[in-house]
Amino acid sequence: MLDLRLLRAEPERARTELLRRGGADALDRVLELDRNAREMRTHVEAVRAERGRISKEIGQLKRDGRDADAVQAQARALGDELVADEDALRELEAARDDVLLGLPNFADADAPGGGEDDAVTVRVVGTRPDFDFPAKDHLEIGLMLGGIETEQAAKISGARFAYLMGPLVRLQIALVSFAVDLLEERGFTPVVPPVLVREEAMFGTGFFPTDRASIYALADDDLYLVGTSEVPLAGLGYDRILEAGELPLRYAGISTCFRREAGAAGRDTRGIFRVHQFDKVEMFTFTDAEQSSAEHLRILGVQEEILGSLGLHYRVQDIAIGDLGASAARKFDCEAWMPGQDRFREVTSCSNCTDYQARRLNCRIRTDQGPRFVHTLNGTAVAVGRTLIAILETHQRADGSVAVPEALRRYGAPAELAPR
RNA sequence: GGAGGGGUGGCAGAGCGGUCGAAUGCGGCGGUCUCGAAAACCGUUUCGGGCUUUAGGGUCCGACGGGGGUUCAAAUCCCCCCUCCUCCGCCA
Repeated sequence: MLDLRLLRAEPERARTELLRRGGADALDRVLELDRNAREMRTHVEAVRAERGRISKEIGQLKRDGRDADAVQAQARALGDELVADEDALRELEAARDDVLLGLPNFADADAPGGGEDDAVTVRVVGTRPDFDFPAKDHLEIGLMLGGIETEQAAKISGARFAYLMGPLVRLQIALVSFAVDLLEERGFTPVVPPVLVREEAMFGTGFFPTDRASIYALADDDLYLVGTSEVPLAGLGYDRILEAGELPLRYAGISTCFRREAGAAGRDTRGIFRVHQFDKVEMFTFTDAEQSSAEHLRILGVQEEILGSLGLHYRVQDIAIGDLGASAARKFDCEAWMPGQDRFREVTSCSNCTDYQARRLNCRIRTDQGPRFVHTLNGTAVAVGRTLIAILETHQRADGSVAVPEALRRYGAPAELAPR
């Protein structure tokens, strides 16, 4: 959520910022609703003050044992007047907040302009795998290894679900252990969070109202399945005042993620690239305004360290403004080369949400000048499914076997995966 | 799932229709004393919002888990929800 005071004080700057993000029409609606709401609030508070004054008078009269009927009638009349005005006030403020909640974060000044296709490649790392045999894709390899089963999954869960089996489970476990170890060394506290959350957590992280369609809901229980542990990790700061000295707070969430993938019909239907359920290790940091840009690069650095350790060829993309999520001011994606698709595909993503998410979460720190909103950042450490795809496709051999990166062997993975 | 008891300031804890944004203690901050420190003593110490301001502030409204109700007036009475604790049942 954007700072309403800032929108009032610098509407032209806000307009410029929102135009960068695609449109400023909603700004005018917010400002107008806000003017009306404030006018009504001033009125309501004046009436409340008057009624409060009279009520005290009644108390005094009664204590003195004197008659208060006349004054009491007057107070009652004021109260009746208030009811209608308070309703109107509530409606105005709710309408204003609805629109306000839908406004995206201001983009970072350095974020590239444009949309989905306008990401800027920051760097390309490693060398493209070169095979002297036709490269197989991950599903083909996974089937040969006995590691992926989608047909039965489709029967019992539907499309975009898969069983991960045998050697790929070993690989997942090693991958997660490797990531958690590294993250703990980098100051991230491992967390296994709740994956069912209330609506408040979804609003607090900015997934609601904008991305509601991509979230699974448990209608009978008013709970939602998280699409990323970013949601419950951000929840650690929900409605809380932290001490400035304890920042930065870094967490590494390990969880299953659930996504409806609405709107992705027909895309990436093969294998486990885009599924409704996958496991992920996620970084999340609470920090302050001064350090958030540096923290963003730090998170990106960890991501690259992991991809590098896995021997993957990847590039870092600076995501264009039009392709940022509502909460993000800036976002970098790491895309790994996937020989089976003959192109780079997203395997990690990291966003600096500045104070946008914190304002919604109401997560602040105490400072000499009073409470201030923190800055929040999140980034993928390991999205298991997609990382497995990159590993299988990158390290495949002609006979269908796969060489396992040294980094994972140290965490119990076999040196190579052999076709059955 | 059943029965009972709680949720009040950073923490502990009183208040149970008006003079209560809230006693008291602890902690924090500032000061006195001291070579310095401790102790003691004095002072201070929630958050959000509206209006206003020669920018220091001033003034008013709201908040005692959340929401609704009763009342001229609610931390205090009633209803719903959330949550914590104890006991019983069930369970990985």
